[in-house]
Amino acid sequence: MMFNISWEVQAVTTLKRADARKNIESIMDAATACLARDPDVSVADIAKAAGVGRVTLYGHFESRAILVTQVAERAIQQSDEALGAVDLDGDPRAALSRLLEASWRLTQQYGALIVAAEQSMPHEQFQAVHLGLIDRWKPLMERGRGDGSFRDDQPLGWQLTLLQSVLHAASGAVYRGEIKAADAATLIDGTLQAALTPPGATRH
Amino acid sequence: MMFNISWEVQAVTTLKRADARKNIESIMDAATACLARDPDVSVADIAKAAGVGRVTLYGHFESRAILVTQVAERAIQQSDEALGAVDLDGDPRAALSRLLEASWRLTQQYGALIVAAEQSMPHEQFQAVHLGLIDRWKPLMERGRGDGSFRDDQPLGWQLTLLQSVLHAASGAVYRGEIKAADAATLIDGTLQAALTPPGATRH
DNA sequence: CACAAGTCGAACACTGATGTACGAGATGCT
DNA sequence: AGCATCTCGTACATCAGTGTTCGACTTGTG
Repeated sequence: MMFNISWEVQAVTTLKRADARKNIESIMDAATACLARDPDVSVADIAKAAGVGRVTLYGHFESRAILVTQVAERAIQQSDEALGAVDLDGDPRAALSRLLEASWRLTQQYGALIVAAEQSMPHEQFQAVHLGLIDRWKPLMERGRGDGSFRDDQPLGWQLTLLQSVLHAASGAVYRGEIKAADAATLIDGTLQAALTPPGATRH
Repeated sequence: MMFNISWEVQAVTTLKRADARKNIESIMDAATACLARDPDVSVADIAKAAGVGRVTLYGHFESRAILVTQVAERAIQQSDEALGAVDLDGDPRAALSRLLEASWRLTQQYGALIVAAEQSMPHEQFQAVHLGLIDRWKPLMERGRGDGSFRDDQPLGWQLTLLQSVLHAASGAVYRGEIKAADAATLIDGTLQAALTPPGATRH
């Protein structure tokens, strides 16, 4: 599987003609942007946004599902790298702030792409990569729960769901104009730090 | 508008034949259940779930959009009544708990119906009824922010979005089996009470 | 009982989206 | 320069969902 992916990238970057490579780039970028806004966007709209004909798009991607999968795989890989670069050591609450800020950037960038991926990718494959992303959170949360930084009177799974949910809600709120994008990071951090504070403790 | 609605109800409940009324009931109940699970469910599936033919359904509802609108209007009206019956006096935190419990029941019952309504109803009409429901929350939140029960260092609009988001997240978590339905109410209350506690205060 | 009202399935037209076929024309590559 | 590669528009087949029509049948109601 891993070998297949790298082989395809190899093919894209060396075997094809230069204009074809440029178009493939445009298509994937346009698809990322379109799918981030609307997970059900049509292939025709993606092609239009990429500035290529619909037929050209099908020349590079066999089907809509394959296009979505490719785009999602790239986004997930990039997200995984971005989250992996975050320093999770030291005070769990400070580490959570850093992880939230990085995650917020990714949420803004990719938005509803995850919904499209869930619909288009094979269920087990999506499950696998999704769990991979969640695992970026788990160790920090477990450590914080262990040393009393975070409350542990709720299931860890619920708290992880909550994190995602608040990020998603902020994305929607910015999209609807309810809050300014610049304020979102502060609101997210302030809200989730409060929600994770152990009962009986006093927040700084 | 109000007159139109009551006129239609009148027609449904008195002018039509008994079996027709029963079928209309079945269709609206089935549509409610189906749309709560999948906002994009087809008319054919709704008819099947209601135990009637697709043509019969179209005999009672001119179009899918009208059916969804009718179903949503009934759900919203019922929700409005349920929320209106909640005692919002006394300690704001206790009142919030009561309001959350009632809202959780409605969220479980209607789920994704709100998404379907947003897609099928005229934008302004949806906006109106939706704002009507939110207004059930606003006075309590404002009172709690004023007397120091809830934090007021975040926009009220954000806190209202957060409430909805957490309810929705809990619904999804139950659906996916991550948490048990019986535990959901406690988790929701515990999470949101914490998120709304003013900085510097100590939670009981 | 008799008729109006209602139900049902099959068939049809229409729409929007996906995916394919073809052929003419443009363009990168050597 | 010349050829393989690529692009593009148009047209077509297919599919799923919506909404309608028709005619035969069933059932509630006066």
